Amino acid sequence: MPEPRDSRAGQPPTLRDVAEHAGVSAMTASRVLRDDPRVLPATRDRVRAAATALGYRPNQVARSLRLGRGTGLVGLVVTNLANPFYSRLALGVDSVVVADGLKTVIGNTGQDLDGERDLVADLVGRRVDGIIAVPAGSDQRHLAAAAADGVPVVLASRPPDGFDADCVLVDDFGGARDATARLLSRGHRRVGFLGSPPAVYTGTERLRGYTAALADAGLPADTRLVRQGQTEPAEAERAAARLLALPDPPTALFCSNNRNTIGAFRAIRATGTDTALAGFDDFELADALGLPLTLVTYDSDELGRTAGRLLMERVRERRGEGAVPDGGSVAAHQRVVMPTGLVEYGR
Amino acid sequence: MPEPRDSRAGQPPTLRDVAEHAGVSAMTASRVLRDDPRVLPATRDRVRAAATALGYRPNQVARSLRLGRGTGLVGLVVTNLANPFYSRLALGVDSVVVADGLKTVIGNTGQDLDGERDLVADLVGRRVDGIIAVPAGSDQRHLAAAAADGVPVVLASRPPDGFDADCVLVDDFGGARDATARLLSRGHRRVGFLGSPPAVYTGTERLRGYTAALADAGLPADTRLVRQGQTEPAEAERAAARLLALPDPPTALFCSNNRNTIGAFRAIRATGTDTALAGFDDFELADALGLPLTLVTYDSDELGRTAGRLLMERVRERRGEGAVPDGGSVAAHQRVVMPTGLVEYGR
DNA sequence: CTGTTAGCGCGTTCAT
DNA sequence: ATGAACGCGCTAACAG
Repeated sequence: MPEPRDSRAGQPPTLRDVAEHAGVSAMTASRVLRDDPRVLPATRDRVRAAATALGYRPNQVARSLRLGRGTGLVGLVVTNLANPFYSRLALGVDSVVVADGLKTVIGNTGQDLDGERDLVADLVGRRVDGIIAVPAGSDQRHLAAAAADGVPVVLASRPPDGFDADCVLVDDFGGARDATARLLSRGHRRVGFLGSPPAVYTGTERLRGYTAALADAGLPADTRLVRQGQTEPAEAERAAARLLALPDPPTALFCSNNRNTIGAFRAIRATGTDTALAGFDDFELADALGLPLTLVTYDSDELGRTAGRLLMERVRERRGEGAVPDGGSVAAHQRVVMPTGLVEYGR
Repeated sequence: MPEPRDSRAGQPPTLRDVAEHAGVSAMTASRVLRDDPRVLPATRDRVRAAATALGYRPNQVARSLRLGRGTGLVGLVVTNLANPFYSRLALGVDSVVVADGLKTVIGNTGQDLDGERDLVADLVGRRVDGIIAVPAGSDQRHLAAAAADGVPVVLASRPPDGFDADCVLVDDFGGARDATARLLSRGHRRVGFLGSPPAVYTGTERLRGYTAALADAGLPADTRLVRQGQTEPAEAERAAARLLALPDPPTALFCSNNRNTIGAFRAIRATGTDTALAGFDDFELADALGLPLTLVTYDSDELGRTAGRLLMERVRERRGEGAVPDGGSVAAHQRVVMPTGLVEYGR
């Protein structure tokens, strides 16, 4: 396999190298490589031959700069790619985005709020075509700033706060209420709650759903049974264990996400009680745990795909914009809500 | 929140806008924004003020083009981000790469070989600083081409084939042999094998380990007990079910990856046999399946981090290269092998 | 310390 | 059908 290089060694060939090699001007080479029809077939073939001979790859950086558009990149801002929820989201986003010839840049913040701010600024500086974010905290000013800079922003599983943007949400409230109601319909009267820190939108929304179900059943909310703040299964397991060790322990638990459900499962199995368990998010092997389990499900791939589609709409919109006088948004921002369902495992 | 814009509406401000606003030349503004000390403190402050006033963000695209270096992006080529193995790899890579100020572009190929080729070409065209890949098939010519173009390439969990590159491997052979030997030490004499398609390096390497363990025990390899080609748990479950339905079924199964282990687990549970199970890759909830399970483990985060580190070494190396006469590699390519361990669950 | 010139690789505009 | 000139936004090299 000969390594073809005409020009300076080590440097990738440029359009000019191709042009010289083919005995034409850079302009003609450019036309050929972008399939401009106004080129003589003969020269076209010569240029193509030169390009393959040199192993020419158009420099997309230069192209982006010249075209003035974005870089064909979409920034995806999440807290933890190792959480299956986020990796599926990423996959869904990427599948849509790739279909339009773009690529996804991942930004994993690991819950670091400052890091998230820097990350978004960096993505804007990189001239991404758009940003899809699941903000970690409640402060969204960095996203508002990006949007103000003209970068399309789509939020996933959290609504925009303090600015306007498209978003895809899950029916957090309804799903949590339904799951809790299911527990109550089985006779449980003391139902505990385990969830993420209060700053997380989905967590509080799901707590609201849980509380609403209790209220519907005429039950008071017992704050001693509510534990917020667990992000990882190990923390959730400890929190659940403490609930189960209460003098008057709950007979059922509702968890606001898969991390907490898994932790609660471990605690229940460890203590050997027959506490009923329900949670938000389906997860692999949930059916194989040997415990009855009620889960709130939704199409998490579709969540990502929808986010991707919403973003691509805006991206296309921006590309088409010739000279909008005031720069106002062309179409109203959308808010898509994904429905949830309940599934019963292990019974 | 006033939206500051001095120049043409809608267009983000450029360095020149900042310079004009501060009453200096573009060059001086550039110096200030890159913390070049050779600027009068007074003007420095003026320029900084102008930059914040206009909401200026340096255009990294233009910067990359000018500097001639890469774009500060690392391409990550994998087949399926939804597989926890790959999402952890991605996380490990990203954590290292981010520490050097770069970002990760994900390329999810979904087993599509042509797609992988196009993807790599696209990444090269985008002028990524390097590529980390887990190639889907056995043909690596597209990666060889990228490497020949001067883009550092690191392979993860597969060795380079047909060209030279750094790589991080798992001790596939040893891990598989140890796990199979463990099954044999418990008296099993008919051990089945479930694994990925033969084109996948890790699959065949782990098959070799399995076969070696059998040979060490003086057992022949019974090809009827070997099923390759399953990529997803559902396929693996069917393949396992067929093995268990054999007139003389295996009393134990060894699976070459987590997808196959999960499928086999389901088949065993469904048929109700007490077939012993071992597999490569640890996975969440493996301890909670209520079945004895032997797994080959390794530090999958460290795998990603190592890949990232190997790549960053090359990237730094390339940046430092002034004018190497022949463009030969500066340091020999490395091959790091991650050790494996065995873990027993559910007994 | 600051400004001018030049050009990274490409594509648009206007000639030819 | 082809080419020359110019500029996208930024910065290295050289003035002054």
